[in-house]
Amino acid sequence: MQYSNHTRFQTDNTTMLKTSGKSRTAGQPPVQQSPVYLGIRSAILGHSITPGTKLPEDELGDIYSVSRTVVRAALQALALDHIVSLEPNRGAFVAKPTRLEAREVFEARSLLEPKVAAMAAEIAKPADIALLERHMEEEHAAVAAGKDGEAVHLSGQFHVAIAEIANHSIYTDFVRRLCSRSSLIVALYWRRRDTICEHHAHHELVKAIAQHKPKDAAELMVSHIVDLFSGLDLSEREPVGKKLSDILKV
Amino acid sequence: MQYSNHTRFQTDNTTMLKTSGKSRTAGQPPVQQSPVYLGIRSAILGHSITPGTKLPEDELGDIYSVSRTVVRAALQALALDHIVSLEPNRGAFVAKPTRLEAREVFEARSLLEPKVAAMAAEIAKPADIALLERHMEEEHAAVAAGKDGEAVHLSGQFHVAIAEIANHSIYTDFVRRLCSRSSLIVALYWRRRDTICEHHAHHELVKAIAQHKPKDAAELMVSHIVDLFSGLDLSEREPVGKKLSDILKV
DNA sequence: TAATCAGATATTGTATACAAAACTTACGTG
DNA sequence: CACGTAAGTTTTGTATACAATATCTGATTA
Repeated sequence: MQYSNHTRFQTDNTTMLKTSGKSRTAGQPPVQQSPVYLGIRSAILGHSITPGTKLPEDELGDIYSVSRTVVRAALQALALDHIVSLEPNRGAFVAKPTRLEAREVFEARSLLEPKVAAMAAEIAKPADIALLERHMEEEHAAVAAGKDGEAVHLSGQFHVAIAEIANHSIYTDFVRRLCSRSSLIVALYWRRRDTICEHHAHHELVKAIAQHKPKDAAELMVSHIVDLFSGLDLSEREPVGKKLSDILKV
Repeated sequence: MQYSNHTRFQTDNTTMLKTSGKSRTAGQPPVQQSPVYLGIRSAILGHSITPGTKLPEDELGDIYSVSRTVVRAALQALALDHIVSLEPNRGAFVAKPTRLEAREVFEARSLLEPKVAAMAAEIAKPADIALLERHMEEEHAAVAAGKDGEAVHLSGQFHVAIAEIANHSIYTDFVRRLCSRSSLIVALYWRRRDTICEHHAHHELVKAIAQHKPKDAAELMVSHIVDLFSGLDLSEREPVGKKLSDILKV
């Protein structure tokens, strides 16, 4: 919209800023580094946007001053992360994980993350421990400031940080995906308020990792995840009743 | 960048409520059903295109008679699957997994798939067993016809089918991703020719699943994956890619 | 000969245009 | 009133246009 008529001769610092600094390593597809992707993602995972909210392309394009082309790319990437849901001809919505998905996410986490924690405990260096402690402080600060959603997001990043220490790109990718979805799940189904217990669990975990006790780390991770899961309220039926037409159809 | 200034996202409860119950069951984003995505994907996984090959947007658009817009969407999705690699301002290339990635993929598989096989063994119905046997036949036929790459792809689908029987959408997604990458890894690093052994392993696996022996299924799966891994040559030289070939068909 | 560089060509990145589908609203009909 | 129904509006899906970047070609020079 406001991006009209770029002439060939005038120096276009906007474009320069966008394209400069891209790493050659290309660990991730470019779209995952775009401000649109990152902005929407962190707003969702930090609980600034409620699950189910529509994400209109025009509006997002205006906010980030880009065209729908790049917004669509970001939304597609977020959809493949299961953070947003793309419905054909209807648009993008913040994803609403079902209770079944919630169970699956935590089951997968309870398989993957103990393994990852054990791997991290085996090879963690002092700098890694310091990083984890910094993560915990951030999270603690968010809790203290009453920024509940932000704290959930940061808690996820703590788990991802452990995976990064384990130095296994695939596990890290999986854990990142699962933690993202966990943020949404917490937004929908959390019932307890005792984040203190979580902080304590993280602390114990870091201690086990720092002392190179893989077994302990794995066990602490399992119980931590089980504990998280038990803080969810997955009792009743699907989040909201389906329309009659959906039930009766075919 | 902050959403807090844009109240529409948070105040528009009407939209949220209306759209909240709208579960369209669409398990996958539309891109993953597009002929472009599927065509390129199966060409790569069936070893019709060599790792490293460039995938020009124009050319693909001509082949599938669509514009670059939809080609780009497909390529982006494939990049997030690690099947193609997107290099900024240079384009898309068939991914070339490194040896490290190969090790990581098979390590992840040896964690996930035994679990999945055990789950499948617990709940498999006769129809599921029949499906697995059909998969094996297809694979066997491909081997007999000398279609080696196709056989690798089908072998991956067999593993995905087990995950589908286990009825866990996240594990299925993970296994699908890992098997895709395994196809590429085999294309680059395979050294043995004894696919018979693989057929035998699959047969044993199906038997254990059919007889509802989770423990056996898990153990058979582990050794099968270890066996696959040992068929790779991950010793020294970097993988090589060939030049462009237009084996892609509509 | 090998290396370098300028211009020409080709390809990607992004914006915009337009068609198709969904949503809204207002209106009639039972 | 409830319920469909048909304009008009909005939003998405795809194609195309153009700018930015990369790649190729060929001439020039050490």
